[in-house]
Amino acid sequence: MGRKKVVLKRIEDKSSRQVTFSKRRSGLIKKARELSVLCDVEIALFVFSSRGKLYEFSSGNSLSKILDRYQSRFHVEMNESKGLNDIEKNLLEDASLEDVSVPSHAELLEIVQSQLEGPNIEQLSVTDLVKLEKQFNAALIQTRSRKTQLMLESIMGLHEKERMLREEKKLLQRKVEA
Amino acid sequence: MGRKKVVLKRIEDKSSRQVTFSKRRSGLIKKARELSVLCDVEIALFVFSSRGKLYEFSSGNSLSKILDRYQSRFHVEMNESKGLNDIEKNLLEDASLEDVSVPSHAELLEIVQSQLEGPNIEQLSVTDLVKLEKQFNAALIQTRSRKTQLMLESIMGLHEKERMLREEKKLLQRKVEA
DNA sequence: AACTATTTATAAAC
DNA sequence: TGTTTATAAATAGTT
Repeated sequence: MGRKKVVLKRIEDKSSRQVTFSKRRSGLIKKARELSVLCDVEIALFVFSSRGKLYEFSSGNSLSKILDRYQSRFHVEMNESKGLNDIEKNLLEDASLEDVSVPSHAELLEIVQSQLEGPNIEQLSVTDLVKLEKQFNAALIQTRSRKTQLMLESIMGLHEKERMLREEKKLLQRKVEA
Repeated sequence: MGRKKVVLKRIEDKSSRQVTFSKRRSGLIKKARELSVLCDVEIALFVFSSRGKLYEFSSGNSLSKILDRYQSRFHVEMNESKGLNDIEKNLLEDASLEDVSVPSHAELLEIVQSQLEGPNIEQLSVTDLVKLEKQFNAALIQTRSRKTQLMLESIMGLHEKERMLREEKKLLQRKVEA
């Protein structure tokens, strides 16, 4: 969809490669968003520029929307923090995401509720949002763990049912033979 | 780009939603592939259907090789636990991984070191490592999705087994009564 | 960053 | 599911 048919090969000219990257990257992300909305599916898309910068899209529920907004906010602030080179910015960003204490389910519920019903996300400080993100991460870990546990229990229960049924079957077969 | 302009909203009709999903999904993956080739960038794309099936694209080269080995590492260790089928081993493995889900920078370095064999690890920049970590996170998403899928298959299989056993039981009971 | 000629993707129909 | 067709959308090259 352009003046000429495109040949599927690395664009050698650095400048036009950069232009194409910019155009097609936004096109791709737009398409990803459309697909996730139209078909109500989860999508995660990561695009790493040759210099390592990450452009990402991920579909999400309300919680991850909050996280998205937090992240864009965070990035803005990062870009504004002058006097740091890229490496230092990366370190700072990574450091702030480590070490999570796991809140209880009740606490999580409370946090989520208060955030969703309370004042606008715009009014939360970055510190609040860092805290919130950690809690959401912890919630995710907890949720996944719980899901795994429930599924394991289900599987074990089904195995037990199967064992019992086999026993009953054996008994009935003996009766038939007799 | 069709007979009518598209409205960005969840398609309510299940059938046409499915058709659109199929078409747009392949379109999106095609676009992702084109972007990665034309502009020589790394892309990871995950699309989860509403029933949990994963469709993915990832531009692959050396980094994804590292990822593959990183993933297979765990499988080797798991093979030691006897008396469980593969699915159950996977489940146990994932369950035990929940606590350690995101590898630390130190762990990443270790992995990179063991995989590259050479002394050029020193040449990896922080940016490279951040990139690696993003990819490992993407791998985790994939792994979890696969885990869920396997669990669902296991559960469905067990339900089917149960159904069959109940039928056999019914037949045998009739024989006994006769 | 805009523009526009073309190609490409895809919505609807089959 | 796959193929066809009319049209919308994306974008290559241009300014």
